[in-house]
Amino acid sequence: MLISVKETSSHGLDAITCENCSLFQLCLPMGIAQPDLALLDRVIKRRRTLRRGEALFVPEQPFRYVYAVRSGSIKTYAPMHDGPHQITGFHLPGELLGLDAINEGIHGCGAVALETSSVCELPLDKLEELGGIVTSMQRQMMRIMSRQILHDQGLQVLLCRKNAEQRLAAFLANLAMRFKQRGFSAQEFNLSMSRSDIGNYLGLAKETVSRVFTRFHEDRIAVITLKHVRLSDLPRLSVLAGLEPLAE
Amino acid sequence: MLISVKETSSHGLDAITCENCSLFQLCLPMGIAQPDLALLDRVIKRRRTLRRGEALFVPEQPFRYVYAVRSGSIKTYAPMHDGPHQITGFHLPGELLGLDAINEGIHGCGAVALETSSVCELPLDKLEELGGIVTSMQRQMMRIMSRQILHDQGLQVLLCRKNAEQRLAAFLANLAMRFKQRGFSAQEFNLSMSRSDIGNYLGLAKETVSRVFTRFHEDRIAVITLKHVRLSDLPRLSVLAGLEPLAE
DNA sequence: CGAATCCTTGAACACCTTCAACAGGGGTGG
DNA sequence: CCACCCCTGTTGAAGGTGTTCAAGGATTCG
Repeated sequence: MLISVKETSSHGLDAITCENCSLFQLCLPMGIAQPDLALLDRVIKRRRTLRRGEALFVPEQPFRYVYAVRSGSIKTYAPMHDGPHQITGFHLPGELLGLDAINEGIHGCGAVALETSSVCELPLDKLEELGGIVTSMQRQMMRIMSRQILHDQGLQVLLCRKNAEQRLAAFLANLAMRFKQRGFSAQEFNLSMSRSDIGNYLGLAKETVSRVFTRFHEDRIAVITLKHVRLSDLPRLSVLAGLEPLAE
Repeated sequence: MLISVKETSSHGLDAITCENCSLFQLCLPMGIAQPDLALLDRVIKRRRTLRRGEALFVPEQPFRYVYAVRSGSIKTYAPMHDGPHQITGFHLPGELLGLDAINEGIHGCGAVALETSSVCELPLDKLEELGGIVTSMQRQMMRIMSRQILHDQGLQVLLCRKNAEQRLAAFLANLAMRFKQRGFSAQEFNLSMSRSDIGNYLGLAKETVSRVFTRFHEDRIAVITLKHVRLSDLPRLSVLAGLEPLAE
């Protein structure tokens, strides 16, 4: 399993609240204080679990919830009327899914679990009913959406300007950073997605992904054997990715 | 000039409100009714004008306003520590700029006018002070951000899956649609950006843009002479762009 | 009118894709 | 437990699409 979240009371009566969730610092409730947090807690449905390959939602499906990943990892994809899907993102615990559906009330993309995963369901409309979205909540929500927009711009730069090597370096460096934020090793982790998924996401053929990974190995930058990743030279990887080696 | 907005009272005492602005149906206040609209009107600063090449904001600049384009057109770009900027978008009247800055309170990208343009300045924090952002307002704001996220996903598909011809077809078809929404001709319009800008935005060399435009001309799909665009065969252009020919 | 910029067109080259064949793992069922 | 199969991943060779470099022509603006 890619990530196993240490839930404060995983053997309790599902008594987990946002307040005592290990993802508190990363997730939606970050920076939200009582009593707004209690309000949030009241409407969140916890722990819908998915098995590998199971769909959380499909394209065109009416929008009911924004989802927060709780454990595992989930990929989102945009359907293409011709040919295969375009993978639009890989989501780790504490990250939100379904933000693109708010506008039209319909999911533009689909979401599938890459491994056994669990999510929280946030009914946005319920929150509004409970006296309008609380100011702190809505501000946080806007911040998260703003961050997503910024992230998408970074992806645009990646796809417009970088070659295969730089894209994959950036991809690995980004994963490393996110694992670190979640209390895991940045140097060593497991990939829950296939080479094919990675290539699809980055606009590369799966063969190219394979070849570049081999080259990383030869150059002693990273050792990637099947699902397992070991980043031997994170500074050089960051330089390749087009980041300052010191940054983050 | 790319667009000249017919302001209801352009020779009046700057008495334009959101309610009587010709962009009402496209801009932030869409769907917002009195008295919330009056509240919005009270804090919006109108009509900051920019000349061609003038900066609206620069990267790293503290975030003060979200901007709504009122007339003209504005490009946004992400700085790259090595080499030239990456253009992240071209914005027409009624569209919002600066949404990516909400999260960190600093503009991640810069914005420059492509021609003589004017904008409205929306102080987000002021809105909150006036009794929290009104529910209808914040809902609308989230919708707009959601739409932006959806748009960015479309761009990701474009950059990952489409070749030069398809990218430029999609670019032209998208412009045509947006002009039509604004009451202008979808078949005939002017480009305010250079071939170089277009190529930068779409991840292509400017030479490629030029060559594909020539090919469009030969194939009787579009005639693009310098800044002027005439789309002779919008259905075929839409097919090339990977859209259903009927859709929008 | 001149200079700078933008646009166009050509030729060589680079990078990545495609096609193909093969190796390795994991799961299933005998 | 082994055999088998399917799926994923790896590696090689050929080919295509777009880039880069270069030069010439058009346009705009001071």
